[in-house]
Amino acid sequence: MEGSVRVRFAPSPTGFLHIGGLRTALYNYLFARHFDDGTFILRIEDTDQSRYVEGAEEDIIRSLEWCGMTIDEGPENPGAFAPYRQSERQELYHKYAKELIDNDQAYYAFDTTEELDQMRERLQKSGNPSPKYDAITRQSMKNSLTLPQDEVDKRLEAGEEYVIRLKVPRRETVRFEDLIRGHVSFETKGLDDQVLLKSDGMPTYHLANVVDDHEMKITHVIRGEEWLSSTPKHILLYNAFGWDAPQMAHLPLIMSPSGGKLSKRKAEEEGIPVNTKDYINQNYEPEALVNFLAYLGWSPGDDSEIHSLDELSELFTLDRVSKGGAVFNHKKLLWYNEHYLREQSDEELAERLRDIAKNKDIDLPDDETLIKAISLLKERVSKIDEILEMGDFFFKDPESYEEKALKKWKDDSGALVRQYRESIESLDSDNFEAATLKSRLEDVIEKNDVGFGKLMMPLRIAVTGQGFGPDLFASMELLGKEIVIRRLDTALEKLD
RNA sequence: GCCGCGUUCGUCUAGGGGUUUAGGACGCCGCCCUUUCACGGCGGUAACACGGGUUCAAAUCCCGUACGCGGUACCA
Repeated sequence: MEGSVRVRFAPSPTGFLHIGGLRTALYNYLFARHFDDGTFILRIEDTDQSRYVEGAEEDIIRSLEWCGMTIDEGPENPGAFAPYRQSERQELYHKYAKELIDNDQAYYAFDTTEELDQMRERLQKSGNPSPKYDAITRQSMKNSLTLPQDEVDKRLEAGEEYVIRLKVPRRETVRFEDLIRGHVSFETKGLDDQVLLKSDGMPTYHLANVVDDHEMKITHVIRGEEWLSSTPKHILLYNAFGWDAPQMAHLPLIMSPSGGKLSKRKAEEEGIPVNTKDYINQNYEPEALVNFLAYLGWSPGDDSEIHSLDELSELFTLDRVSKGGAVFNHKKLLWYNEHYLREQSDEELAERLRDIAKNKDIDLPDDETLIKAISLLKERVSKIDEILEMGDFFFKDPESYEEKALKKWKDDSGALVRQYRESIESLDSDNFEAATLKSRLEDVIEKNDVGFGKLMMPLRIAVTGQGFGPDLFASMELLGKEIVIRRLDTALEKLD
């Protein structure tokens, strides 16, 4: 590859970082890291003042960090091409827009919104289903191509509002090679004369994007497929400036299980967290999200499924990105989450659980007990915080008994549990061990000539309040004699 | 409407003319392990959108059709 690779993730700060945006960032990141000297840049495209959301930029940066992506150049750590917020680069866009006017590639337009609407309406009435501000119509609009030069000057001097539009050629075929899709071509006749500079002085996406990608020496533009049909506009702009366009790669969209782009509304309806922030708040494992997202629209071509961010960087190539949209599969994400959860030691999990419990105002036992509880529970949960719910009985006496489990409490259950209680009451507190507890249970069922489950289930209900869960004898050992006896007494009182 | 891009198991995908009885993963189902629930192990279910070509041979190449998605703004 000629020169070193420079890619950018260029989100608009219009809200929390969306999961689709995160994947775009990830693919850019992986692509950059695939090369020894690749650079991953964050550029904030805040040119739409009306959609700007306070704190969005911060959210984007923290989200990327949480996933383990390091930003080489961005607003918080500017490189040689600062600033990295488009709102701070306005003079640049003005300079280049002016250059285009001077070269007769663009023009001033003074039409008001109403006039534009009128034009479209008029054209539609006369049988044009998709009216354009193009090479034909611009001849009858109010712009520096139709107005006398002195009037144009007068309007500009008077501070009248204007936009700058690109002179899109009337009939031309724009072709480019997309790294993912191959050969793509568009006819310019379907395009408007693009607004480059808006009347509020801000550039449009198209101008800012092209100028910045050029200025920042971006080599590869990797973005979502929703940009594919804008690409000819960008190619036209590169040509107008006489610049080489970067390589283009348009990623397939992430789809909702019900079809269509995974929007905020759809995702919520289907129970899919849509913002990276949600995954952070809901205690997902970042490695799981990263691994899952990487495989959503890409695969290394072998049968492997589990890879760290670094391994993914090594494996990632654009030619292995698939072309079709990829449906978000929440169950698979959970599978990844379980995997990365179980990879962690009980000690690590205990430490993290303390933080989570603190936020939820839950009291946790001492480290020794907690770590043992975790070892019993972590094979049974999908997310770390579920340990708290499933292991609830380790931390406090059951307040109620699960309805479904209660069906297992039969007429003879009370008598059996009572016998067992007597049997273990004589045990030393220090001798309250799983093996002993099990053999005592065997004694009781043998004496009564009943099956294991006859006592096992009622016992489980009494001790945990639930009909499922970790090994009961290990759990009782961990709970200790005092608590177990107390719970048996309570249950006998309430249920028998 | 117009323009563009797609289309292999329910989902993510491998495979890109003969190696394919189309492979893997998630899910689902069953069995084993476990007298709970899980983990784990083993097995099973299930796909080349359709129609025409090209070719000795097509999931793979070409053309249509259908369907899906995206775009069509002084939003990005």
